[in-house]
Amino acid sequence: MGKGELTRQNILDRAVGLAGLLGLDGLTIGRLADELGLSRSGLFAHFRSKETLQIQVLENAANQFTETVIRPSLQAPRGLPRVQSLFEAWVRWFKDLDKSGGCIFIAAAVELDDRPGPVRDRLVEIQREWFQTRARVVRTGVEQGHFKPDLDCDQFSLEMNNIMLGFHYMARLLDDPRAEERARKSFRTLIENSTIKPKKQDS
Amino acid sequence: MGKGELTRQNILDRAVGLAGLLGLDGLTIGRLADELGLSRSGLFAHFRSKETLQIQVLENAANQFTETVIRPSLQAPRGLPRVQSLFEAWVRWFKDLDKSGGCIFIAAAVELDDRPGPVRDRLVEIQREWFQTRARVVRTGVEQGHFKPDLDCDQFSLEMNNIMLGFHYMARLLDDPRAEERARKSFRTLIENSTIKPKKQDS
DNA sequence: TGAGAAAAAGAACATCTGTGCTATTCTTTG
DNA sequence: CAAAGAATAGCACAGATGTTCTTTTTCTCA
Repeated sequence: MGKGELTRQNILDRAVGLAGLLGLDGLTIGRLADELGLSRSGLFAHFRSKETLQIQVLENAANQFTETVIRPSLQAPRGLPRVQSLFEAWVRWFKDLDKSGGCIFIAAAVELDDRPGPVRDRLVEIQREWFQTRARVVRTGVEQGHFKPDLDCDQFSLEMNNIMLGFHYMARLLDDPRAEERARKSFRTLIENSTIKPKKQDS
Repeated sequence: MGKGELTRQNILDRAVGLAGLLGLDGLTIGRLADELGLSRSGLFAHFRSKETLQIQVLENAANQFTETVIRPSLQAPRGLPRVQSLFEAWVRWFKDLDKSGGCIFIAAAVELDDRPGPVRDRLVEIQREWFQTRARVVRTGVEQGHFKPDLDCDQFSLEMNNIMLGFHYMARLLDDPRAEERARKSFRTLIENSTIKPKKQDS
């Protein structure tokens, strides 16, 4: 592997952080070059347009996400534990990102909402996959008998997403120190509503 | 009221839409002037910096929100109906905005996450107020006996926010036609978990 | 070590940004 | 209707943007 590929990876790593902070549009070539001690044109040569840079940044972020959130969680026992593990890893992802600017996917989601093109397309694809991965893990939990047999797994997947969106919003914009605690409470309720009810136990 | 105030209002109205589409930063003075048939300098003279323009845009959006979402809902009977009315009006707000770019508050929330300054400060204030308004309405519902007496009203307010964030995300980025239906389902569950349980009824 | 290729830098481009200053047009009011 | 003041346009600025082309430096491999 030549040196080009190496610095390209370097660039992308830094770019993911910057895009979380400033968005995929706010991520500017000059700024990125400065932070890496490169010239604008030198950096630019690696990607031949800003658009392909943006796409590769997304790609890189997706890989990081798979590696640090999804893959490790899939080693937990299937069913409820795996769902919980996914949640925990996801929370950790946000907390790590919190120091260096927000989550690039959330930033991009809002930014590309209404801007058609290949960058948006790629983002949508990534998000759809992640959505389905969650739903699949939950479905396995149903088959394992951990969750109610008639559970709407897509809805569950979506509720997880809602919780994380709210967590991000509350922790980063409102600076609420209870954000994590509240996200956990939401998740606990979600689990309680979805698992098989134990025999009723009066207090 | 002079003519200046009038066109200023005109500018702000258009600017709110554009900011929802492009963000508060993407909202550029040249673009805004073009769309209104003004000159950049002519428009600029109304606000004396981009920053005060952004703040006034936020202010204007907050007024619109209060007028079309909050105020009408407060006329519903207090308690559960008022909470539901708030939810309905909020959904409608999103659906109306969907045609002309997304919700400016969500766009700004993600954008200003990490950019300190008066614009961010104002946004946070607006969002905190709205958060508390919801919580207050729910608290009244508790006093009315509609909700469980030990309900965590702040948490309820936050759950509503989560649902709306997810709705926006799902409808706009993923283009999922079931977004609204799913948001309603989430809300129904939230209500069921929070209201006084009816005597248990086996199916 | 030296030839050829790869990577990076430099300079220039057209365009856009926010903003200031000056001139012109329009409104209001006496 | 005319004078005063407010609202808008025109022009210029310094800086940043993505991108292209040319030159220089650095790496790779025989």
